[in-house]
Amino acid sequence: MKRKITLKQIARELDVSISTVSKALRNSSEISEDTREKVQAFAKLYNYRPNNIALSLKNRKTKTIGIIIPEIVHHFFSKVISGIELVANKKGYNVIVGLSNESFDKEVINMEMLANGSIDGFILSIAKETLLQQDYHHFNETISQGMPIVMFDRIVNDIKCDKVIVDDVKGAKKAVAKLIENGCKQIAIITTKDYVSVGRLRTQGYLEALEDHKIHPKASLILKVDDKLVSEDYLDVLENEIEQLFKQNKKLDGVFAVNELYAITAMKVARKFGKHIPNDVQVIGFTDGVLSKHATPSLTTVSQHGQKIGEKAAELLIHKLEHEEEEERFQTVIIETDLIERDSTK
Amino acid sequence: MKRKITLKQIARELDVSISTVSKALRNSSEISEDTREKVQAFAKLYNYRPNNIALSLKNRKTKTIGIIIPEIVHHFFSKVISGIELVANKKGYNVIVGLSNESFDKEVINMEMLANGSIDGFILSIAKETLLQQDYHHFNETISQGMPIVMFDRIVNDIKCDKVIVDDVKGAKKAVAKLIENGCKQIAIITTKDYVSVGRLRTQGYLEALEDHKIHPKASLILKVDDKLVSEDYLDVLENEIEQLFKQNKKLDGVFAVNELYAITAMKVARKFGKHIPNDVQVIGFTDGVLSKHATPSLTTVSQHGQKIGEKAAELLIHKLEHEEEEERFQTVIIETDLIERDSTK
DNA sequence: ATTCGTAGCGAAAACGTTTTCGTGTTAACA
DNA sequence: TGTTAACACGAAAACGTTTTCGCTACGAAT
Repeated sequence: MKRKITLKQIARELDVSISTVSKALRNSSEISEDTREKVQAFAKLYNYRPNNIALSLKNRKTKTIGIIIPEIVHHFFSKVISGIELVANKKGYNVIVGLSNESFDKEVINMEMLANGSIDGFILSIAKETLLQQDYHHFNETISQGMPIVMFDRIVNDIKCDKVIVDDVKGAKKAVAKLIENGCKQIAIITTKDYVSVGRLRTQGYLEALEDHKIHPKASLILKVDDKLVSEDYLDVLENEIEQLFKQNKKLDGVFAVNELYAITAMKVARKFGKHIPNDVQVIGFTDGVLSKHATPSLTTVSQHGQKIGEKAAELLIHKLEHEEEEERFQTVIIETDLIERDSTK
Repeated sequence: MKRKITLKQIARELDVSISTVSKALRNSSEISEDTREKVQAFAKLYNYRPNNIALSLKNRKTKTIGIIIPEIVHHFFSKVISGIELVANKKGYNVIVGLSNESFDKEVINMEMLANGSIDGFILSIAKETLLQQDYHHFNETISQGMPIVMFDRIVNDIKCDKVIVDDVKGAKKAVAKLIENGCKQIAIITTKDYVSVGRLRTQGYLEALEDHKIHPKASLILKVDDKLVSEDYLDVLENEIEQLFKQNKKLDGVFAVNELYAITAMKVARKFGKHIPNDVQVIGFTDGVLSKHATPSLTTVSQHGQKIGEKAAELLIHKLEHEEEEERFQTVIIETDLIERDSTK
């Protein structure tokens, strides 16, 4: 077991100083060609690589990005990571991920763990619990220590950082408009409680689309699911609530769901009630993941381009890291959604 | 913007030496109660946190684990990460992830990027391209530099490291035995080319199950899909091949697929041929992900417990990191699979 | 012969810690 | 009074780099 070789060891072996070795390896003109070649040959032979930690300490840059997300077993989030990793890697950065599990405490702990020098900046999406408690001191403290943050998807507006979001309102509006154009008269929305910003915004889009087409919203058509519960029978509860929705609205002929799971569950329930999709009921979901693609019938969805969101977030962060001299101004980038039409709509 | 405070700054402010501050904060008995309290109060006020990078350099430990996986947008892998993160975090470790995208070069580059001091050890699953080329020098080099590796799922045997695998043979065997017990006479397997070890092993399990029940394997019932192609029409190609399978075997009444996608595609094709599931054809998949759970009908699968694999891998690695004095011996832990029965079997 | 410039290299500081090994002061003891 | 022990603290090294500055020696210029 040969430990990694250091400058000091090379210096000792070749009987020169550490500075000489360092300079020789970086092709400094201070060093004679003789010495340079000698050092470089030796370094190559022993496969010398500068120690990253030492470099980080010296440069006070780690070339590492910290990602904090609520969960990783989730198509959207892993797509985002994928995008971040892509551009980060291209620019010589590593990514280190922390999971909050939707918990405020874990979010705080994770951030503290990383903020002490391990990383240069954060890319994150806020935990539900944090959104609920509306306690954002950890973000503000991190920022005030000079560590930039980029938020995506689940954001809160009055924090001084760049943000990458999807136009939830517009995306939802597009989807619901599609349903209306396809002839749906009674369109339900299955959404989350309002404290989840994306749920709230998509609901808003739903309402706006109705309004645009002079349709009066009906309270019984709006189902706000409480997704705080992560219990085992969560799925049953969900299914039950959706069944109620169908029972209360016999003439339901369109469903807009704010995520994949709600959408396919709605399809399942519809089938249970003997409705054919898309002939009797048309369904559109939000977030284009594996489920939508491979469901039967395949699901028409609003794609939010998770990969692109990740790429953009990484670009914003790295730009900020490498142009600290620029005056501070923060942008909110909106990634356009696309409606991907499949077989759950006509 | 107040930069993070350091020992040196505290020392200067309180007019004591750096060592005194350090000791005071670590409650050394060398320091008088007076000074200790003074220092701790000051440190708390300014929210002092030791700089991780400096600690890493000093201790030559980063308390960080490097993960290299082929892709992250994949239920199994994200489950594994989830498990790793869980136990890593509990033990004060961070995780830093690199994606190989199934490419040999990216795998090598990623490992080199992390091996220079950024992490203490690796947990990884080998890229397909690497398995194909059978070039494992980067693993061996890393190990010979004293950096432990734990491999999971896609492993290669003759590398000196701990391994966590699923009993692919046994899992497959269980599944196929189930089909046989359920009355299937003509059982097909949809698998990958043999260089992917998990595909090979699951095929082996399939054959063993048949043999156990005195059933002669038929070549036409074995479909080895080439999943090197990641093209856009990959799905179509897959579907086509499976259609051929059904056409060539009119009396096909059972399908064992080595992953979710193959399984639900098989269900799709079966439906297309007018076969009812599970009455006419029963299907079992491998890897219990979202697709299986939410497919219609829901899919009976062999669950490989990705989370548990991750947890075990992390435990092995951390143990090795924290007990370097122990004699070197490497274990291969086998995580048992479970057959999760759902609606695609009788 | 003296000054100057320059090529080639080394010493040392700095990044932020921890830890070992002094060192000075005071109190206790012979 | 002189010795010792305990106490409280500081200096410095070390982790592995990069970089600034200084030094030496030698050839060229005056």
